Amino acid sequence: MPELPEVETVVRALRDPLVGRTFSGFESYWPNQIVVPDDVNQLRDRIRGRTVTAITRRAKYIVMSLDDGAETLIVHLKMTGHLAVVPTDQPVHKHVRNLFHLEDGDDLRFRDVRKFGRIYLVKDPLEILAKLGPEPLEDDFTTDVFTQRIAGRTRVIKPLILDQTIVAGVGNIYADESLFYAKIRPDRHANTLTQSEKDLLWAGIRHSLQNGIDREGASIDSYVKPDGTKGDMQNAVNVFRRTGNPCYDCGTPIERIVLAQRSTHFCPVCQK
DNA sequence: ACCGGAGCCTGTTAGC
DNA sequence: TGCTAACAGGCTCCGG
Repeated sequence: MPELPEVETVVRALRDPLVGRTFSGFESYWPNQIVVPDDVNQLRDRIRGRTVTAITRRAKYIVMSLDDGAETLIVHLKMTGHLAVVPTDQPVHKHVRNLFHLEDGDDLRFRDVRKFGRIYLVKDPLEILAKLGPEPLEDDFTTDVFTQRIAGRTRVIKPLILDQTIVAGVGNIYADESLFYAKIRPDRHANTLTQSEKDLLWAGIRHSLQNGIDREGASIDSYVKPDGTKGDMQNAVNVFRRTGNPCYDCGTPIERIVLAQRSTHFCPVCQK
């Protein structure tokens, strides 16, 4: 499942084959994924002839600037999305839902088994991205900023750090890993955390996300890099999907509970 | 503010 | 073996 590190890996891999390329067409096999504009033909018309001038990441969104910001194409991979530049003469995989033709014989193909992924074409990216919280790996995301953003909150801590308006980009894997790093039980309420626990959680979020980027993502479900190869973060998780297996620190079996309808994994001894 | 549930989806897996 | 039901989960919307 693509979270911040997986999306960052995709963005880095797409830069070389995509920046400087010009769209020449568009085909949709599942238009429900296109949120804006509401008409496929309008998207095709607006995108044709536009050149990708930059690809960046904001939270879990892939942001493609076209003609220096004249238009912005935004893609969210959600659970099973996969984006890659592929030669046009290559057979179209059965899970390709939307396909952007590029000049000079390639396609940008959006594969997505579960069709949860979303596509947006907007004049102003803030139309989609404005509500997001701070980028957790930026220098200005200090422990004081984190403390301030959860101040006064009484919610259970794990759903709180999954809230994209609190801090952007943390998903289920990295939430569990961050809480393990901080030795905090995921079902604690935010207002019960001490300052040193908040500091540790801030560090845990940054550490686990950076580790995920360094390892080019976690190939736990269907996630693979644009070139089809796996990341390495699945080999470095301490708790995620390790239910019943011994904690690497104390040997106690990892437990699984459900919080906010998400499976949650933790060490009942190490995490207080 | 916060929570729970539905909905969006289909491939995989657990259970009978 | 073969079938069905449950499960996976990012995000939004809705009602309480």
